[in-house]
Amino acid sequence: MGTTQLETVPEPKYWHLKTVLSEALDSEFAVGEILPNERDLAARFGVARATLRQALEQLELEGRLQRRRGVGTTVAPPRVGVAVAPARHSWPGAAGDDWQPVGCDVSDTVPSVVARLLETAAGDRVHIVRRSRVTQDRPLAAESLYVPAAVIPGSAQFDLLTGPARAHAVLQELQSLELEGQDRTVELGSARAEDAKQLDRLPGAPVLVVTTRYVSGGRTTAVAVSTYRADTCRLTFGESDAVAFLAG
Amino acid sequence: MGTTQLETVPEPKYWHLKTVLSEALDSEFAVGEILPNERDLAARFGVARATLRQALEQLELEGRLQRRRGVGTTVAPPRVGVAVAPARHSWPGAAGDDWQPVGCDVSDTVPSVVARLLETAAGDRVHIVRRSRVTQDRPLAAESLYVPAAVIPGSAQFDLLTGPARAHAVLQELQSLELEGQDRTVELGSARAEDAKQLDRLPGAPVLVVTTRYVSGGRTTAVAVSTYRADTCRLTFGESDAVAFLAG
DNA sequence: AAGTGGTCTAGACCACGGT
DNA sequence: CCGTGGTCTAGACCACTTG
Repeated sequence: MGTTQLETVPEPKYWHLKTVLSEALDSEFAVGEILPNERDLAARFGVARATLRQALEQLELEGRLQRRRGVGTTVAPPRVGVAVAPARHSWPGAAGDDWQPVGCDVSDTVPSVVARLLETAAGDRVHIVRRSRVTQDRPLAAESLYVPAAVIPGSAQFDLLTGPARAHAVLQELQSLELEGQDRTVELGSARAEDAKQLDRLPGAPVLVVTTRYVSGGRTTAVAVSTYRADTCRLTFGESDAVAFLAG
Repeated sequence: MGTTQLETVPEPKYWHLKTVLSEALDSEFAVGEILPNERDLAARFGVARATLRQALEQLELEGRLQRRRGVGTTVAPPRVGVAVAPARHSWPGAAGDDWQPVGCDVSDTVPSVVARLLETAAGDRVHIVRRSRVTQDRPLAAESLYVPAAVIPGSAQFDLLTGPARAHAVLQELQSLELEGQDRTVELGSARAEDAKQLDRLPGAPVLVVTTRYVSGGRTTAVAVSTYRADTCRLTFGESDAVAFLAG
């Protein structure tokens, strides 16, 4: 069934292929099931492997498929609804928060977009708390939280701590400040090598980047950059969390 | 410069290329400037065109480049901050809303995910209002708003109207209902053919799909599915709109 | 008509996971 | 070790925009 039907506006093969595969996934496959390998699939549809891969890539982008090198291609479960904006504003690390502290560093250079939000100059010491969000053994997101050392009184003592303990200490100090507000942006990005490893994906994998600005004392006190796996996550916002549990 | 340096973990060529190009964009190119064409660039870097394209695709995904068939590749301006969640909840089509009504249809079949949210059965009449969001002559988003005919009293008369006028009429009727709440989800998708045309992109282009649920009278009264160009948009949420005007 | 990006091919080799 | 998906090549043709 290669190029049987030609229409007035010839549809690209990979696009047609994607449609066919998508319908097949709906009707003939169960979640978790393994598809034939790419070479067999390409032969079956009478296209080059690169063309088939173009279709598979889009389906993976839409969260329909999951591909793993050395293993194969499987039918993905519906996207997980992930609550991003809690009902009440709260600092990261507050009780009931789904994140696990991983580690903490101090640096005097931060991404320029973060420095602009924090209004820090080059050379200012900034705590970088790294956290990870996991559900059902699947990594969902990786986060870097930037807190200028200047906003935390006793931060010099933290140098004695390492790893999660140090992360905890920084988060602890935040809770005592009064949180006046917060806002967020969401945009598409591609995973940096470091995040990719934490998310169990290859570098460059599509991610949803959530940048949260925490306001206290009239200024931006902390900035969190969270990268969510775009293939498996659906971010949810709003007062009712009910929607977070709806299947896709 | 082909495979000169081999590291312990050999970096893919396209990844390295992307890094090199990204730095060149920062330092040597101005927004709007036209890059050399793909064949020349590939030759200059000593790689196949497909490999170069893989790097360009990622840069376009990240909003750094803009490619147009028949024209060329240009350096993209920073992403536009787009306010998605207004300070106070309001119905679509309320005063001060950035959307332009395009048209309106009635259908008895809606996407299954929408039907589930609206709790409509197959065969129920649903108004589908199509709107478009534009800034500075650039299309940002396309939207389909689904409103069951049952929730709008005098909707039978709307059959006399067409196009934007009919869309207006449906939106008008919504304003009289009391809006009790709303929530949203954001996920990655690829543009359907129809949306792609409206967004001035090719089918399959990456989009951020925002699904908004409007609650009134204790049930979901309307559902809006808005698809934003992922390459050019940064969605903003939160009480202060200040962040919407920060450059990326 | 010329030049651009978009699609497609038929190969090849590599990195990784499981056996 | 084998089989998987990931990377890469060197071509070809097509769809689109512009002069």
